[in-house]
Amino acid sequence: MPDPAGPAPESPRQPLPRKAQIREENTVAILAAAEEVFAEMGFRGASTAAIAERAGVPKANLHYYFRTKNQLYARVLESIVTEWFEAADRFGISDDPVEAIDHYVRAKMELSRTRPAASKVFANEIIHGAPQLMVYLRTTLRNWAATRAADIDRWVAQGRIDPVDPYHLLFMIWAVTQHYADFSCQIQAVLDRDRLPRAEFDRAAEQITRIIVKGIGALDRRDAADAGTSKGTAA
Amino acid sequence: MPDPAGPAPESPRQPLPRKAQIREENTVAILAAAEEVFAEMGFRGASTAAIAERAGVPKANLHYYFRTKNQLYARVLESIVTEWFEAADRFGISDDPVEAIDHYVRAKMELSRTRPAASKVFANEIIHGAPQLMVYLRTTLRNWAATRAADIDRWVAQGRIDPVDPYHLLFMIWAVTQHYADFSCQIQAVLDRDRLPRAEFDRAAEQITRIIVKGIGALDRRDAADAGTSKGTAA
DNA sequence: ACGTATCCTGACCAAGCGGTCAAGATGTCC
DNA sequence: GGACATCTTGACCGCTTGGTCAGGATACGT
Repeated sequence: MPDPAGPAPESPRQPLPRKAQIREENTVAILAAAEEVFAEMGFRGASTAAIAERAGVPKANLHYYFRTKNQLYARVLESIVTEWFEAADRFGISDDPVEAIDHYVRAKMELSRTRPAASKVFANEIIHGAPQLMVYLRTTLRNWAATRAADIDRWVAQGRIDPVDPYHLLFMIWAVTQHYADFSCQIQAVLDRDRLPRAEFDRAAEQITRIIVKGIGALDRRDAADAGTSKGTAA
Repeated sequence: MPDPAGPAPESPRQPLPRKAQIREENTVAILAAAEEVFAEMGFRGASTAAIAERAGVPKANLHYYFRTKNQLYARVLESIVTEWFEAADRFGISDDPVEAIDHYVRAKMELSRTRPAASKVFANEIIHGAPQLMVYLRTTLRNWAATRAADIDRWVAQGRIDPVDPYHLLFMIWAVTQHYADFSCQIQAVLDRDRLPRAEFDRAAEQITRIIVKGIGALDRRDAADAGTSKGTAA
């Protein structure tokens, strides 16, 4: 395959490195700025001028790369959903209920910590009826959830966990993990902190996992010795 | 108290029934319409014209009762927070962990079912940094949470539940219950239904309560016989 | 060096917005 | 019934918005 290293600027068909790189840089900068502004102001509240300013480009330049505000918004959502979906595969990394849930919760909490703006944009979209993402919800997400639900049902059939409704369990995990991104402002106010350190996210993930895992009876038929003794880093 | 029945129009100081009633009706209609439109479109996306139209009054009339859009929004939030707070007292209705959590989860799920728009407006406000509600979060809500956290800590000290972080437990309950209102669109898409019947909310409340209650070990030191046998209505 | 494709941007526009206002309608009290 | 306060509303205004455009700047292939 024609894939030489960096300092060999040769590609016969593509628009060639120099210009292409500029395009790439600007596109990325605009998308990143858009994600932030959409998260802070909502779709209608975010002006293309504000997004352009944060990205460090004139407004007209933004409209050169993204025809309309809706198109830009759709691209932002697309990138969010893609990254989200990659993390979602952590669920299937193990056939053990405890491990699967632990991995998934941690992955989602990590996303809430590192990309809160993405979570907020997504939440906003869903709250307002998912005008852009309805197709995604009804196809990709529904299929993924159905697969996961089948796994959970199998665990139930095998007697490895209590009989639970798999979908409500999934909703529970989604709700709790995303809450730490979407409602961070409320959490900070209640906890009287101006930001949540990584340790607090780890602690939350640990608590959530423990309650859910124990709550569905995954520990009842397992080694029941690791419930209340092990602790993380911070007290 | 001077509170005669309908056909006795006498009150010395107040603006008197006839006009006052009109004022009351219009105010209520506008507030209800505003809650819906704010929930659907967000603060910036909701136009005063759209709210007025849904309320069945001219836009200028809306601005007669509510000086600015911000003022109307603040009043909507105020009514939501008030109602929310009344339901929150369900938590302290019992000193038993299982009963307290059960009552609270049910009350919150009932609110999510009957007033989803209110929940969405609130979620929107928090997601965007709570510009209007920051004071409320830092005072009323924080105090309430601290009181509840003390209750939970006492349960832990008494050995009635596992050692859990009370705040993360509260966040978990908030997240899950409000999820059914805020993300109803996603839930419907995944479950392939066009609306969630009351029974589904009851089922969800039951599942949530069961998982949390068992997850924090509230059943370990109690009658441990009602964990896996009882079932709801639907299969 | 030169033609061309892409990139950049200040200036501009129509539409929609929150909010105002003056004048009329309606109820209230004496 | 008349003075007064409240309610109602079409018309209007200044401002912001998403989006356009013409024309200049820059990189590229030959």
